[in-house]
Amino acid sequence: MYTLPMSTPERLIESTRELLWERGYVGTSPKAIQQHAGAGQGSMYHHFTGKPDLALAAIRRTAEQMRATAEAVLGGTGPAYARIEAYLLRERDVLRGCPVGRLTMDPDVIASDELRAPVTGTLDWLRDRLAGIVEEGVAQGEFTAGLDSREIASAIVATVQGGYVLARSAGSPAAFDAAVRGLLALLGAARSAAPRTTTS
Amino acid sequence: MYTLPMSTPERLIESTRELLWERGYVGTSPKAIQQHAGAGQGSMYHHFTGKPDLALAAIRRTAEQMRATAEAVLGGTGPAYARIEAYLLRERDVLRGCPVGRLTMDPDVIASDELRAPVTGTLDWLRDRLAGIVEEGVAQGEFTAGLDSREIASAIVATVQGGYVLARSAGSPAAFDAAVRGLLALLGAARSAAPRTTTS
DNA sequence: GTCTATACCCGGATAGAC
DNA sequence: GTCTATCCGGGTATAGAC
Repeated sequence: MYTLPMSTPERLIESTRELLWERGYVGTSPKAIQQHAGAGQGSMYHHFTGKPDLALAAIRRTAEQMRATAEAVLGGTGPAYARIEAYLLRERDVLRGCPVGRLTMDPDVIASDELRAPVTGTLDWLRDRLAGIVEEGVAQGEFTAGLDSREIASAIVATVQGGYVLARSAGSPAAFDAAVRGLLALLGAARSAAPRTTTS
Repeated sequence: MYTLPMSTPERLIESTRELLWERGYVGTSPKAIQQHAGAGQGSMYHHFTGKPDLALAAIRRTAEQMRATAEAVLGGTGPAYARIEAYLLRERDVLRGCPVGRLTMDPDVIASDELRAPVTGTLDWLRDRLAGIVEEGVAQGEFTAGLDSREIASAIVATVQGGYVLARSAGSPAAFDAAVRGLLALLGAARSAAPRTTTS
């Protein structure tokens, strides 16, 4: 597979995304970014005003990509449980953690409204997207009535984010999988005994 | 409330715990620790060999304390669901995140076997402790048979860890609470219709 | 035990040449 | 657009005086 050569700003952004994912904001230096991107000092400061500027571009792109990836799985047409299951079981680079979620532990990111915004926006969007699906499931009689869809969605997102923590702690993706399977089992218990069949 | 004056090593460890919690390992410098502890450069290097040594002492103590705090709630005598609920609803400094879990996102901590060990140990212990309680609940007929207690326990721990992520993202403890309530609702759905009454 | 001095490289950025 | 020079403070530690 041939990859298009990238422009310097492009390489800088991609390098920043990589490093932010691996080392976080405080752990990522301009120098490291330049070396990873094969760009010089002056080059970087020509295209970006500084580290926060570059980080903002990187974070925005990562956030956008995460939405697209999630939507690709959540936008299906099956029953609610199946779509949630597909989301939870989708392939992930588990040991690297969530490139968006990990930023919440970065004090400098949390302290900056600009840097935090894409993080908050993405996680909020994901929760709301899942809540809509749960809501559908309840409306279709697939899940027991009375479930608070927003709270269930929060639990789903939290399980994923926490699954990364467990996996990195254990040094194994299996820890993530265990948490996901546990959640799916509980979600299964919340399915109605007699789901209304889908219309059409 | 009068607090005992602390020895210098003691103050250094406590300061390191504070800073590690707030800024992580990469974001915490020896100089910052010294200033926070009111100790000089030489003083710190007299009592500890360097930053990793001090961090190890701090992390071990934090891990130990987290276990004690959890055990205080989990060691109760009520039904399984109630003990898990008590654990999930216990007071937390939600916006600060988990002082143990946050370390898993620190590349230097994960890269060091010594620093990672207390983190892994604590999270493993917690999951196993919860698994035992879930197991009990299943044995007592409180939860539906067939649940994998270890996976349920993993989901519980993950929800808590992920709840911190959501709360820090949203800038509000309410996001943590929502995830926890969602999980409790699902856990409630996994309770047997007719629990066997406790013996005695 | 604690202090000050010193060292050396890195972080983050600006200035100006090419 | 990119390069090199330069700046200043911080990170992490060692040496040796008190």
